[in-house]
Amino acid sequence: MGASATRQQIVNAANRLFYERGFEATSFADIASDVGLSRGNFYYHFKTKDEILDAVIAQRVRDTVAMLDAWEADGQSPTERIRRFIHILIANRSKIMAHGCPVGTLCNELAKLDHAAKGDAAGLFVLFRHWLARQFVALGRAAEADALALHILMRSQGVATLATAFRDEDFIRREVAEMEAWLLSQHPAVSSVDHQPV
Amino acid sequence: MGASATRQQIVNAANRLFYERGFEATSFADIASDVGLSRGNFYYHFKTKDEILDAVIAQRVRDTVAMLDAWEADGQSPTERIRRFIHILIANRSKIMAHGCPVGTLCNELAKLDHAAKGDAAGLFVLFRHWLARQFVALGRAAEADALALHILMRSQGVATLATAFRDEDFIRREVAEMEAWLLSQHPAVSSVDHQPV
DNA sequence: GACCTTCTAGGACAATCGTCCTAAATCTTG
DNA sequence: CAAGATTTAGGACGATTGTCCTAGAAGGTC
Repeated sequence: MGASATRQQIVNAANRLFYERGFEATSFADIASDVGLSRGNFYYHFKTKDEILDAVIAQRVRDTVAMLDAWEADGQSPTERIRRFIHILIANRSKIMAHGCPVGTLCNELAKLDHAAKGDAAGLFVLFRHWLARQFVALGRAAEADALALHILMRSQGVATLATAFRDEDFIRREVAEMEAWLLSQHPAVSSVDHQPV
Repeated sequence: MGASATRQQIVNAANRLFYERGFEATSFADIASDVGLSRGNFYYHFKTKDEILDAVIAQRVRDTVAMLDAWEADGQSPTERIRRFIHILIANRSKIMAHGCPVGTLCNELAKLDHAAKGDAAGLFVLFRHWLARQFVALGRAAEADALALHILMRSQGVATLATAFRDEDFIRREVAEMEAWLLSQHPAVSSVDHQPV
């Protein structure tokens, strides 16, 4: 088997295990046995554990960019795109209730470890932040676009954390519905005041 | 020194280290050297690491109950009490930006480890959930009290996670202001419709 | 078939992990 | 002060950690 294929298998296994068990709690041996390699052979592909972490983060960046790019090229409205982002919470609800948000939990763990890659992990949030902000700009909310993007991200993270703690699927659906309602109220041309009964 | 005093010192040190570095990343040796004890002497006070974790969670429960009880006996309005909860984000902003929310990050880590105490850690969230719900009941929102309590908790957790990732104090203050505005809009007797220009 | 690069298995390495034992120091009580 | 219970220090234990080396298997090229 080519080295690059094996390397990709290692990154995939590490990606999954770092998410499910955490970075610190996942050992070389765990990844090796998952891929079906000898523990020592690891050294040929990755010299240190931090190197694997860097590769995992880089992989997640590629995956995230590809997903967001695809969403931006689908011809939908910005509102529909943001709604699609929000619905990640429902699409991934089982994994989220078991292991939290892959981005948020990794950032938290690396922050506690004061790890050198904590900034790279936060870069995943930046991808979503900029993508969301672009959608709000397209909605005519250029001035507040970044703040609105952070607001959506914030709510997603909060829902993920509480969903993990309480394992409550109804809670996820309820908060997603509220986020959608909030999103629709963010159209500047059609302010909520216009819809109030007078 | 009495055993109970030493035990308390150990719990205090473990409490701080579990928060700052995480449970898994904190070793017996770390706690022992922090307290100034020999590593082996630990065994006299705590037989296992899980026993220390249980004691730390129990300590946090006591501290949280005491804080919430004091807030409920201060003669303030329910709205003012909820505002006080929200302002934890600002009061503890430095620690939150460095290590996240003590409750949320512990629940996340224990969920990933599938640790036996993950339910006990989530119990800390329950304390806040019930306390907040009581305040909303007092505001005349009995029917939605629990959902509103979860909503506030959710936003707090989201703010904490993003504040850690971006280390952005302005973001915290902005979202806290939005939470306060949301809170004031939750008075049923004074609905926002009444304040709309007609 | 010989050769050279690529890849692998297995284990050694020191350090650290959580756990546990024992002997001595310290404190309390008579 | 003597006796007994409580608390301590120090280190041993097997397992596991991340890291690293080396001998050989596998694969493609002349």
